[in-house]
Amino acid sequence: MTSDKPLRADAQRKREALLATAREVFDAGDFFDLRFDDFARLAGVGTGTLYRHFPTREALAEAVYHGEIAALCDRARRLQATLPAEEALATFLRGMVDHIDAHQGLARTLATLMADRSGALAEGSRALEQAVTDLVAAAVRDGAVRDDVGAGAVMMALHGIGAAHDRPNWRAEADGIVTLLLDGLRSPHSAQAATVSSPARTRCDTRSHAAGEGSG
Amino acid sequence: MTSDKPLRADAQRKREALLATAREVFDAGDFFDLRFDDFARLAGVGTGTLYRHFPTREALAEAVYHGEIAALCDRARRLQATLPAEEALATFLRGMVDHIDAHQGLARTLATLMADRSGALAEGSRALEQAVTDLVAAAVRDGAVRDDVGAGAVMMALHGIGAAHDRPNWRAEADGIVTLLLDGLRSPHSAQAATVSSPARTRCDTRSHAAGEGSG
Amino acid sequence: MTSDKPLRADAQRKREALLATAREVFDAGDFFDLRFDDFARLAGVGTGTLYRHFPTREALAEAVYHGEIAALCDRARRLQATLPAEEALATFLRGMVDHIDAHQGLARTLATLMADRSGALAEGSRALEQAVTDLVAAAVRDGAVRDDVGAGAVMMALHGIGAAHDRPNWRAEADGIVTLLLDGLRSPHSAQAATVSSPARTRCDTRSHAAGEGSG
Amino acid sequence: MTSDKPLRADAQRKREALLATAREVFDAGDFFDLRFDDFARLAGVGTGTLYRHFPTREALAEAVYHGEIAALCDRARRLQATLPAEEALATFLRGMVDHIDAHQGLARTLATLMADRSGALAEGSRALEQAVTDLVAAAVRDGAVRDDVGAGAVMMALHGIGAAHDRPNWRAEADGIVTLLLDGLRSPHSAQAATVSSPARTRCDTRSHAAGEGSG
DNA sequence: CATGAATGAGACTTCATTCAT
DNA sequence: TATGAATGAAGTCTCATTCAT
Repeated sequence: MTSDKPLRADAQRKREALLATAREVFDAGDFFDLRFDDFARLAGVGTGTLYRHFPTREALAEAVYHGEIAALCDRARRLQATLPAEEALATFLRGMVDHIDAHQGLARTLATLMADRSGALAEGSRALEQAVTDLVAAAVRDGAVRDDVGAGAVMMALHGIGAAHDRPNWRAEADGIVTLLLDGLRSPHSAQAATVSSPARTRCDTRSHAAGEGSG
Repeated sequence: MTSDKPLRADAQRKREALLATAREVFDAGDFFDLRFDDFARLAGVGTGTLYRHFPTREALAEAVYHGEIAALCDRARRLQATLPAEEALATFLRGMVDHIDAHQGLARTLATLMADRSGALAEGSRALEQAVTDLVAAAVRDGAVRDDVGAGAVMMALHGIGAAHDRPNWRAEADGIVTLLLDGLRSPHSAQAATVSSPARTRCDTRSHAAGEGSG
Repeated sequence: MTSDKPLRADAQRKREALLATAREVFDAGDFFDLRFDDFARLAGVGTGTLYRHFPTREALAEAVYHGEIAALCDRARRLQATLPAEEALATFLRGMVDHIDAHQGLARTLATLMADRSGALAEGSRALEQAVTDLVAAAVRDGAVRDDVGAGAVMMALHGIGAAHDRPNWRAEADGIVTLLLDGLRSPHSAQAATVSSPARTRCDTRSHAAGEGSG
Repeated sequence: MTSDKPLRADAQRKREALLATAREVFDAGDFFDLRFDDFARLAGVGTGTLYRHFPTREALAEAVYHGEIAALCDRARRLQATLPAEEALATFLRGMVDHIDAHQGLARTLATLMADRSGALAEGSRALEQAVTDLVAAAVRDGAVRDDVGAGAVMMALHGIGAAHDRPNWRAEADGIVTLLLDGLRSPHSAQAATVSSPARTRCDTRSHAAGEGSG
């Protein structure tokens, strides 16, 4: 995505070594505890090489994250092809929680990356977002899911699940938020939602939310 | 922490100067772009003094954040006293979005702090969490809201709202997630949620979620 | 000379540690074989400290060299106070050769430093040059030495002695050049010298001084 | 070294291009300010080619220097053939000063190369040294010059002239040292020189120089 | 207790040299 | 053999943190 110039064979090898090392560290959740130079040492390459391939720690993280994302997207596609839309969406979200739960290090790393203002992850996340958008859209087409709340809200919830990874009761809460999300999506357009859009009472000085939020 | 030993007058003055400076920067969203030293310089105190009062950047953030939290908790209490439980919860959550929206810097800073593994915010967040827990509990008592999903899920969603602060469509998505949350909470225990707890079909090889998640 | 701001006690200590380390390495002749960072490690200080005190390898060398120079200048003064001028000069120069001979590492290091275009040594050498100038001037006053060739020529010869430190026959040649220098200085103004000293007018735009050296 | 295996035509062309570039840079005195890579770029060849032809910067310097040396040696031979020995020597040395004066860059480069411990120049200098040795020997045979100080001392002085190239008064001092050298050489064996070999009186706390100085 | 110069770990860059193409 | 992208050792700087004053 970022670049497609064919790498020289040895350069490719070094790059792989770095990625492999990073992946391990990433999974162990030590990604941000390690000196950046050490990725080079651990991979058996020079610092210059590390910096050429991955100019920042975040760039390296993104590259690792890339593979994860691809796998998740794949799974989304498979689910969509084999299950009814609503079930596909539910299964996907439940699976996400499982995945994060199984890779604690990942969660921790993602949390940090999400907070990162450079938006190193934005790029990589786009694909994931597309997958979620597709799942939701299909469910909407099926009439199984309301159409006034976009997939963005779901993404935001996923952010929260990742960001809150160190809460003591994480798993239960993550399951809980997914349940709320799914049940919320299955609700018809709520009167309350409409209520809110009459801002006079509460506050909501400007924006009428729930209005044109179908966009991306 | 939150020590209340009386400070010498000048020490108090310096501390205030630091806090005032930090608050400004915080609100501008530059809290993490500044060298920590610079808070001292901007406040017109020495580096040592900065460190005496706030041993880490996070400690400074917490101190700033403290006031915000207190105000929000206050508001929660007021709403709970004056509105039906369900409406109080809804209004509170909508208000949170408004608040974050009005203080972009805050959102960004919170996102970073939440990701911080040192848990500098945990302390400060406890109060907020308690307020949310109270709001939810009241609504449950009213029978307006289901009892199988705790307030933790709501907190997680709030994390997501903060963490995703730089999404282009943030406001709409934040409103969306709150809508889903509220509608989800209003749903009866969903059959689907139950469905999920028979993990065999989907994947979820291990943990049975949705089982004992009533805890907090 | 360079700066006279009073250093904080600990800074002074670190600086001394660095200098002591450098002196050892210098004398061993390894001064240019060592990574610059290693001076810090050997002295037990951080790299930052090394760089603050001695921004370049040459600056460090100069500082070391400084002490040497001071000792040599002292000696020059003592000789001048106790011996007839001519003998003082001769003794001083012979002593220089002894000194360099006794500190092979020094010679090697000096050679490199002299070649260094940053002129790191120029500053430090000034004192030495002054000492030589004084010695020569005294001898001239005594009438023991000609007055048409300055101390600069002697300095240049010293450069040569240092620069050529790795010639296999160094010691004999160094003694030889000193002998020539001294005997040359004792000569009356040579006719040839006079000839040369009047090229002022033309300034050798081409090469044809002296004879008819057809070459190009 | 100085290999004479016939190069392929294009290789020869590249080599010439490199030499031409180097010569220019050399004369401008920038020889050591340039990244070694840049010689390749400036000459329009690849880095690998540069390295094939000249494995080190010094090797390149030597190649450039080679021509200079040859010319100087030629000149020495011509002078020796056409002038009385003493005059030939004097003229040669004066000419050296002129030459260096006319090629400031050369002097600077030589200074660096002389200091270089790898002795890249040793090879090239051998011829020059031989020429000087011949000139001195002839003058000794003529009885015009003493026989107790070798040509090595003269070489050392030339080193000094090159090494001290950046002294503000360089030209006058260089002329001065040559004058001293020549007048010194014309002196009979000096009593003082003999005096030196009885070190006891002067200082020389340790090493008795002049004692075993015939050695190598 | 306040100060800010000094510290040093670690981030990042440069450039001589190698080697896959 | 020529090439230049890739390499990595060594250099340099930044900045959070300490500590002598």
